[in-house]
Formats: sequence, structure tokens, C-alpha cells
Amino acid sequence: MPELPEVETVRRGLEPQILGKRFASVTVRESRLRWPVPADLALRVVGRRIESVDRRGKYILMGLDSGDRLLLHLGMSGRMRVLTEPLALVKHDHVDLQMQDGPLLRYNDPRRFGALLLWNAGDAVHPLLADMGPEPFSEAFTGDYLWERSRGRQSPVKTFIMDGHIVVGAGNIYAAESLFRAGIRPDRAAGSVSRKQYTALAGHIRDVLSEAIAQGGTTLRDFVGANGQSGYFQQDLWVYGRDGEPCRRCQTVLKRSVIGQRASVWCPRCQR
DNA sequence: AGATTCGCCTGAGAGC
DNA sequence: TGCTCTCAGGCGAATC
Repeated sequence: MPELPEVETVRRGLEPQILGKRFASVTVRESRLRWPVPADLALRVVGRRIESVDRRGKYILMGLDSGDRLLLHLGMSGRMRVLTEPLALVKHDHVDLQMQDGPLLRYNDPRRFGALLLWNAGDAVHPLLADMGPEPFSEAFTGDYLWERSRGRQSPVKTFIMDGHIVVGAGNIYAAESLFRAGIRPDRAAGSVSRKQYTALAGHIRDVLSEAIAQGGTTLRDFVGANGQSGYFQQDLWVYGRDGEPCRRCQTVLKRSVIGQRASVWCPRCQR
């Protein structure tokens, strides 16, 4: 499932291939994504040039010379393939974006949790992005920031850092891994975690994400090419998906519970 | 405002 | 073999 590192990997794969290109044609075979694909998508993008390819949280943003912004979210199961030669359609190939003198972008999304939206409001940011927390690699994201935002909060620290209004990019996998590295139990009340611990945690969130992005580079070709995916981060996981197995640090059996509707695994000895 | 729950989807895997 | 059930998960929206 695409988390921030994968989205960044996709963005980096897309950018060099589509920046400066114009859309030649658009085919929407299934418009029922998380929100309907705009009915006037083709009308608004064909002939337009892509001037920027950015990322905010898990959204990829393409700025067009018309002032429109194309928002792409991969949801849980979305993939954007970059095809330089024709490839037979497969199930769930919902949208094709053909570039002039460039590749075909083919969006496939079995679960249809993803989104493809247009936004044009000058400098105003899309409502979906407006209330987002800081990027984990930005200067605004610090231990002090987490500490301040968490005061008085009773909900679990794992839920807290997974809240996109607090910080973007800490999905279930990376939240679990950062909390392990920081030695913090995921079910601790967010408000009970010390400033010092949040400083460590903020660092670990950044580290985990940047390590994963570095690994994503290996997978870049798979995303960009005709193929789908291959495993990336599983090799370096300390706790995610390892419930019942021994902790890699202390051999204690890892525990599993549901926190904020999400499966969570942690080491009862290493995390307090 | 913060906390909690719901809903959208399909595919994989378990159980019968 | 084939059916049914459960779970997974991002995250906005609704509710408490």
C-alpha cells in the first residue's frame, strides 16, 4: 500500500518523464474513485502543459499552465504506470493520460480508494490539503511541535502521529516502526509522552521515512515500468506484521492489539 | 475541540 | 473445488 515514501517514489519517477509535456488525450473507463473523476477532466487538461510535479502528504500535485492543479492520490491500492509502448489493458485500469511526445500514464486501482481531482482557485490551497499537518522533513516538524500539539490528549500516541492533521506521512507501518525505535508503547496517551521522547520520535519518523524513500528508489523502475510492484520495506521491519515473533532486539514475543481501528504490534519490553 | 466510529472497495487467505 | 467470512487499510465525514 502506498505510504509517503512510495508516493514520493512515484513522484520522482513521474517528474522527469512528464514535466513540460502536454496532455494529448484522456480516457476515463471508471470514474468512481474515492470521489468521482471530474466529468470535464479531458476538456480541461488536453493541450495543457505540466509545469510542476509536487507532493503534499500522499497527494501528487501537477500544476498545469492553465492554472489548474491535478491532484492524484493512490489510496490503498492505486498505481500509476508510465508506459512508453502500448500494453494490453488489465482489470482496474481506470484512467489513461496520454502525453504528447511522451509516455502514457495509466492509473490502476482495484479498491478505488484513490482520487484524481482538479482544482483551480488561484493560490488557494485545495480543502483536502488545507488542514494538513507539516511535512515530516520540514523545519516545522520537531519534537517540540509534537509535544505542544499533544498536551491534554488522551488518545494513543500512535493514533496521534498517524493523524494527518498533526503530521503527514506516518502511516500504519511507519508509525509502528518509529515508535519501536523510540521505545514508546503505541497505546500510551499522547499527552503523557515527554518532550524528550517526542524529540526522539520526530527524529525516528524522519529516519524511517527517508530510509524507506531510499529503498523506494530500487522500486522506482517497477513503478515506472510496465510491471507492478515488488516488496520493499519488509526487510527492515522490526515490529510491523511480526506479532507473535520474537523481538529482534530482546527476543521478547511481540504483542498485537488494535489501536484506533488499526492493527498494531510492539515489543512489551523495549517499548514503555 | 477531541475522540470515536463508519464507510468506501477488492483481493488474499482462512475455514468449512 | 468452491463458497463464505474476515481482514487489510487511507482518510474524509459524521457523530458523540
